Amino acid sequence: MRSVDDLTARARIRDAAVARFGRDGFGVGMRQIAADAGVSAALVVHHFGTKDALRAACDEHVHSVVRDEKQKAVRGAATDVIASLAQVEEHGPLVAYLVRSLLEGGEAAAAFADDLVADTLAYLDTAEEAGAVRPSRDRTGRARAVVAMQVGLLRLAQLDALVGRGPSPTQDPGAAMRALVDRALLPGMELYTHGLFADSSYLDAFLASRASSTDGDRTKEDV
Amino acid sequence: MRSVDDLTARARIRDAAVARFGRDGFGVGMRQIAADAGVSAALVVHHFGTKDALRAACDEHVHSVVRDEKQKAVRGAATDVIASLAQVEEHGPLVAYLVRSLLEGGEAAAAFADDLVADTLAYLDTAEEAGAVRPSRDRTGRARAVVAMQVGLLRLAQLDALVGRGPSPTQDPGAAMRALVDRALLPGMELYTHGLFADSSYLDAFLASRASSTDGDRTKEDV
DNA sequence: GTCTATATAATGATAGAC
DNA sequence: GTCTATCATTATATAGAC
Repeated sequence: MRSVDDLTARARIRDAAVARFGRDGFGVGMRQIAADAGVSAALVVHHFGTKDALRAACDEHVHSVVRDEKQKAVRGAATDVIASLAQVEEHGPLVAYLVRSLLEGGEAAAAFADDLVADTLAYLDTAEEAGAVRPSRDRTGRARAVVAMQVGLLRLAQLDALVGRGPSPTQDPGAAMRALVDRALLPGMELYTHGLFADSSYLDAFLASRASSTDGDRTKEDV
Repeated sequence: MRSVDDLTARARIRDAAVARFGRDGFGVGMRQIAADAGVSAALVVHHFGTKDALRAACDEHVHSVVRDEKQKAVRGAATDVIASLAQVEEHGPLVAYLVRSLLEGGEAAAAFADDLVADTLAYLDTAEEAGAVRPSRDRTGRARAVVAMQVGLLRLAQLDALVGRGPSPTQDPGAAMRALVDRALLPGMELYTHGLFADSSYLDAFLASRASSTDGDRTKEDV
């Protein structure tokens, strides 16, 4: 999260903001962040101008770290970048911020979601070429669905944590990720391996109805 | 959303709060809600006491309507209750509130998520008995995964709307749902029909590793 | 660069008249 | 039941000393 010469007051404020936003959400005041960083509230404004600018700096920093980690971990599925980051103790606050941003954040969250979808698409394409993953009529749509399930599981885990049923992804990302993987891996594997439906009648019916409404350029043999 | 003798000021305030919370989130002030309802801010407090109590009243009302609609629509998948509600023009604000609550709400959202999972589980069990859906080692986990994908798709749609790529689930629930179904139905059908992986090697490997760490009480023939 | 002190605006909630 | 007027708190952001 920091390099040796990164501990300027500005960097300390930014790190404190990442941690505090991740823990308590973006509604938290700048006074709290200033207190966490051991500086005055005015200094936060001096360095970042406004709260939104501070948040943008946090986004930029977090996303750049994620970018770097991705490149370091060339092997392995890019879809798991959040989960694997969460395993690293040092990156806990960063992941908390990331999850918080995805689940309640603004435009930066949309950009990050786009990244996730793009990475997942690339990963699935590679796996598809290798023969490990089935072809799809709508590869981007499939990547979106996969990301959606991950984001949705994060949200469900967050809701569970809210009623005391488990560790929160935004409070203890590492523990939450481990619990999530534990509970979600088997159903996910099953779903990814055999699907949900016993046969292809639903898909066939859907494709037939779509072929009659649009122009039927493809048949079910494609998939 | 309302019956004929439901238009007391209290009900008008509640409906206004549902619409405004759904549109702009729970950070909106009580003065705005009062203005929407055409009353003073003090009257909101007079009827509901605090903002939290107002929100609880909104939760209670929305969930009761959803409950009623569920019973009316006995046929059809319970998993689609949000989507089908969104088709009804009158229920648009209500669905917006629901989505907002799921995505940024508090404990009531957790309770509603539980309902969604329970409904999905019941629906999948029925379909499983009818032979339309495959058996699963972890039926609740599977229901959670299905709900997670729906919630995640809602979140992705919301993020898309934020950067101007589509209608927002919290601004125009009907249009958003239609767009969502349009984009997500084919990938979802594919995923639910054939899964994602080309063969069962990942699942087999996972089951084997789990069987050695816990006690191996079941084999892969179960699923 | 960093602080104290403060301006300004908005919030949730209250008091009391009608 | 409904209002106007107001309080107390908190928020972001500013001014200016050091």
